[in-house]
Amino acid sequence: MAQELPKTYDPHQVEQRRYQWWLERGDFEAVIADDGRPRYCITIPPPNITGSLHMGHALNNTIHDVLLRWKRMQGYNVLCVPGTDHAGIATQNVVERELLKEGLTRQQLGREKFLERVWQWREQYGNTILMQFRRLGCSYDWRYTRFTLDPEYADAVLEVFVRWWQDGHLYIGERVINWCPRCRTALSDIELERTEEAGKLYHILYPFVEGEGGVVVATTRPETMLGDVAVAVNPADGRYQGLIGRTLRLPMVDRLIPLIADPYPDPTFGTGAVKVTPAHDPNDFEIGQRHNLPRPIVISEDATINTERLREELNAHDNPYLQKYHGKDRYEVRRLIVEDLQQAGYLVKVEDYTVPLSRCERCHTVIEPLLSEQWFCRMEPIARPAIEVVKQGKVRFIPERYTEMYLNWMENIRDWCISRQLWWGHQIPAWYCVDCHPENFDDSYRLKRRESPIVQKSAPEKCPRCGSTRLVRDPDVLDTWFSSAIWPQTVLGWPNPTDELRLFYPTSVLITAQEILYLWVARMIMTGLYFVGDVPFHEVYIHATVLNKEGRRMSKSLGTGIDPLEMIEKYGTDALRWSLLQQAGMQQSIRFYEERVVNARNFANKVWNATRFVLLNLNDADLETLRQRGAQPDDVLDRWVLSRLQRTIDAVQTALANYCFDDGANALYEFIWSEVCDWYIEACKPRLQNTARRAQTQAMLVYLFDQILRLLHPYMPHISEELWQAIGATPDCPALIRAPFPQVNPALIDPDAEAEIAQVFETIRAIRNLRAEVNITPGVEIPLVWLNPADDLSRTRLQRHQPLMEYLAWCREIRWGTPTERALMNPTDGAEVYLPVEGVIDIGRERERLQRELNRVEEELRRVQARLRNPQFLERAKPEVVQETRAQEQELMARHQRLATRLQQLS
RNA sequence: GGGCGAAUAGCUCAGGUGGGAGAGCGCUUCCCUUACAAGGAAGAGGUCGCAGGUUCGAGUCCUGCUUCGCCCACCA
Repeated sequence: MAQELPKTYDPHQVEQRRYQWWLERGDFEAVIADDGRPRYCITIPPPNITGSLHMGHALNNTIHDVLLRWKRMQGYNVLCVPGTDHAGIATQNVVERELLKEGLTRQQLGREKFLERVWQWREQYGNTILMQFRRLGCSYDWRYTRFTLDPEYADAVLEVFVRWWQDGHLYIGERVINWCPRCRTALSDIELERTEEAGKLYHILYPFVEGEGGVVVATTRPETMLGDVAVAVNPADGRYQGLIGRTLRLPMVDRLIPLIADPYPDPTFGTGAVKVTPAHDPNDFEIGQRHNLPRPIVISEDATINTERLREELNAHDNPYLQKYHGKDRYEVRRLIVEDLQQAGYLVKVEDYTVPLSRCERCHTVIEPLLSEQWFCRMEPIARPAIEVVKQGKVRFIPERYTEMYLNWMENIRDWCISRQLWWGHQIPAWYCVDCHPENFDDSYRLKRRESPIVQKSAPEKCPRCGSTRLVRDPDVLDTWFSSAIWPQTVLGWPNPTDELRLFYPTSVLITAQEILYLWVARMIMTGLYFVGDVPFHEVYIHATVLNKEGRRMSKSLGTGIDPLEMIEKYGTDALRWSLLQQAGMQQSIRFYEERVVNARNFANKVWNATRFVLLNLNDADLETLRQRGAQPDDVLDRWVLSRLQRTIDAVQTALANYCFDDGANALYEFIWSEVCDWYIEACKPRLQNTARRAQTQAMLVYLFDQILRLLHPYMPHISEELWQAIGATPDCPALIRAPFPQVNPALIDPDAEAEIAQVFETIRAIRNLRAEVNITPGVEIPLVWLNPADDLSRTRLQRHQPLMEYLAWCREIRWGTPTERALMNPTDGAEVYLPVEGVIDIGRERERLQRELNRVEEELRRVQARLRNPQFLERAKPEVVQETRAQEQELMARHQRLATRLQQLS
């Protein structure tokens, strides 16, 4: 085996092969039974079927997999359910764009044919992203792959709708909602993208019908004035005292509208007078309700101006302005109206203004607030228990700061508009009787107004009231988030009492990005409590948003993103995972760039080669014998490395338990690279040449690398499994993925060994430093070094490691004491190091070097002594700190003494 | 307008419960020493965003401010 390992790690063939191997062995599969093991379950956030892997997914799914592998190695029965979301608007948009290339619209195709096309599309591309998750190494139980439009899933969605309807949580309402004129559908408040853009504030004079003057209103959307029905002022606003109740003439439209008093207008803003457009502004809608005002709709679903009904209502069919505006786009009319107002003398002024705008999250079209009839979900009663469980800690947010955000949103929750005027999705299970209410249908039986719906899971045969069979189904579908809100319980089988549900609900943790905290997380908690009677998960870990190096959002359209698959191609999956995990902790955002992956790839290669070194040194040994022999520390260095290993195990365990993946990665990196590779392996080389110590050293190394690879497995599953097959696998335990995770053995923690070895390493570094000073290349042996220990403890400790120090400092002989010949000197905490120099040494240069060092020491000494002279320090600081400072002073003084003496000798 | 994050070496970031600052990349010098040049050895580099305060002592705690980012909010 050892000979077969190539010099550099080639991730590609290893990763594909290992993943396939696990799959075939069934290593990702849970046991659906109570087999005595604790259970661990995650239902992943289902990506949109339109999605393809970006860095956010890569981070999210890597984190999932780390936890799954860790728990599995800890002996849990692990179930992870993957799946995809049908993603109503997103998918419909994608397929509509495809149709457009063929010159078709969905309306031309018709609902049924269009849906066929979408299903085709999903058959072809819908699992792309799940295949990409496999390339990330995700150990999900693919037998359970779910889709939010699966028949069973659809049934669960209808169940929710019907029960909520029966329980009175759903209602039909006419409200001003967010309308996307491009997608032609309503959107909920949290599906919007809010921006601020440069615009204008138009001040318009509305004259009194009788007498002079009028009222000036300000607006950013002058085209909406066509739908104005009043002007409102605050009753407390002194400027309008006595004017309230007078009638104004709406310019262009010629409607007579009242000046009313309402608490809404803010007297400190603009003129304090607000034009009221109930059909096209949510605030104005409320004012309209309070004052019982009409609500003419003047903007159509395609964002063109429609004055037809307005002219009818006002009996003003020949109004030239209204004729001119009719059928034109909203922005075109805005321009025209401003022009006309100016000509007619009503435009008082125009100022630059930053306008807050809402855009459609999916297509970025500017939202038009529009009065329309929609289905709503009454949230307050459903939210109440979901607030309680978080307050009681039954659901815990990590990082904790998100708890406050969640509670804040939930306590101010507003009703949820759940109907969408789309075709792709769960069609609302509500039917309307044509014969009970013929007035609610147009000539082709299209629903105009929703009244007395018959709500049930399947189509009713006849109207329960009149027995008619002429029933029309509600054409709308449900918000995508309505179906994802029940994801955890539904993928486990709800509403059926399945074993999966019984065994694995509530799930263990939900891992997600912050942007869907309200959209998704909050709603899952609500439905879980409502329908299953328990929280859907105990913990919510919200990971960082991945940004690019400049701190900007990674975006395909802006070209500011890094493609995870490209990183996998170039550096391997394990390198990509590592580079992400190295930054995954409690932060809100992380900056990601390619150099990180390069570094991670180098680390993987380091692990590869270190293990390769061990394997190359086992050719005379029987692995099984070594394994049985285990770690038997032979000297302080062995005790040191075992002690450091325990600290690393502890750090990794703690890190994983607390979602601080970065801490775990750093602990592993430091231990493997800086301690094991740079020191321990180097120190083992002479021991391996020593026949008396070879076998023991081999056993130590085998044990050490077995442990290291186990620790590494959640982070870098493929390379660790591949290497472990050569060094750790046994017939009883043939796969690392199911091998036990290391646990701390407190008996192996050895602070004395750690202190001793630290001193040894410091001394070696001091020698190497002197060598570099006189340009003696590493590896070239120098004949002699003198060491003068500062005290007895240091002497004992250092002398014990003389051969090791000689080897690692490339030095033929270390002598104890001070040299008689010319030498360079380097003081450390425990000893002075002298490097004798033959022939001419540059006395001047050495004096300079020592003087620099002396100055440094003096400066530090001054600081320490100043502190010790301060009586308040001595009095108030903790005694151990004072003691420590005194020891420091002693040490510095000794060092100072040595340097000064040395300088004197050299003069 | 409110809430929350962030500000530390040229770049990207670590720095429990306060005791004189660390890593990776980059940079300088040297080395292809049979695990690894995707490597090794030795270095240089920082008034820890600004201003106050608490304390014997402050990246670390408190207050205010500045800049950047995120979230929430109906100011026309």
